[in-house]
Amino acid sequence: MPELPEVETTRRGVAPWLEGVTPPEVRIHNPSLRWPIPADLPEQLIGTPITAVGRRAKYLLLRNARGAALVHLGMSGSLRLSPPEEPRRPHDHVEIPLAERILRFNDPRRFGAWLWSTDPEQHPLLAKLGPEPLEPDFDGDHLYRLSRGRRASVKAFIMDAKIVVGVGNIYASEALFMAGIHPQRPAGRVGRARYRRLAEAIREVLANAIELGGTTLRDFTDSQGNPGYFRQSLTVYGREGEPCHHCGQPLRHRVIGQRGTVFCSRCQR
DNA sequence: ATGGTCCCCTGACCGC
DNA sequence: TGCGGTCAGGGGACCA
Repeated sequence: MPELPEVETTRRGVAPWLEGVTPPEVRIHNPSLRWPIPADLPEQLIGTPITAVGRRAKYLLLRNARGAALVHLGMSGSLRLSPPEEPRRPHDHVEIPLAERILRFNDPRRFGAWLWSTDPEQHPLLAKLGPEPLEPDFDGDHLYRLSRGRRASVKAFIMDAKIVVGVGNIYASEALFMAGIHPQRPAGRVGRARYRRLAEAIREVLANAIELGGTTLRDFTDSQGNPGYFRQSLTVYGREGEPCHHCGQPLRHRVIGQRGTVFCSRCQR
């Protein structure tokens, strides 16, 4: 469900409602997410003002003076700000009442996570991640350097969080199409110039998707319950069998790295 | 180190 | 309408 644009859209939605706010209560209805929600999470958050809502890769960081809650949306997770009179829905596993809203974490598949860290930058899940794709330290030369000798597909390569974070299955297909690179090409056999194009494509597709509030395929909504509008901008994802926007040839579908991949076999080499 | 596979779990959808 | 099979936007754990 959520890739980086959807997580960033969520972050921007909840931040104004959380920053500077002191949670009076944290209710855990079902602690069994990907990892159990730590028992001390409520006491770490209650009574201490939230100073910032940050993001690293697809993790949201609810920071206070003690540390940070690490929140991951997994495949089906969402955060929403609901009016207090609105009843709790199935799969609302965490609730934090605020002044005029309740922050609710909903996650049917429970691949998401709520963890606590006193030093989030050094947390094992975050410490070894690659650069943020929208920050200046990510560029084509970075991809080129790390890809030398790599035999895995370029698609798996750019989806590897040690290389660059936040590139999920939708946007990987989109960026590779934009850059004209075949997703199955070994990462080590893509040249510097093409990696520069690819890095630019990744930045562009992610930035555009954030601009439009993310991609709603079936159930993504922002924290106010609104869908994202990037779906209509998708050029390949979900369009297998339909004509390529460039050459008209039917787009192909193939499983690469356990995940469905759509591409144009004529435009992508 | 690298690359490939396996899961965690629920719900939507499809074909019969 | 019901049922079984398949697939899904993530990504850590494990194995060779």
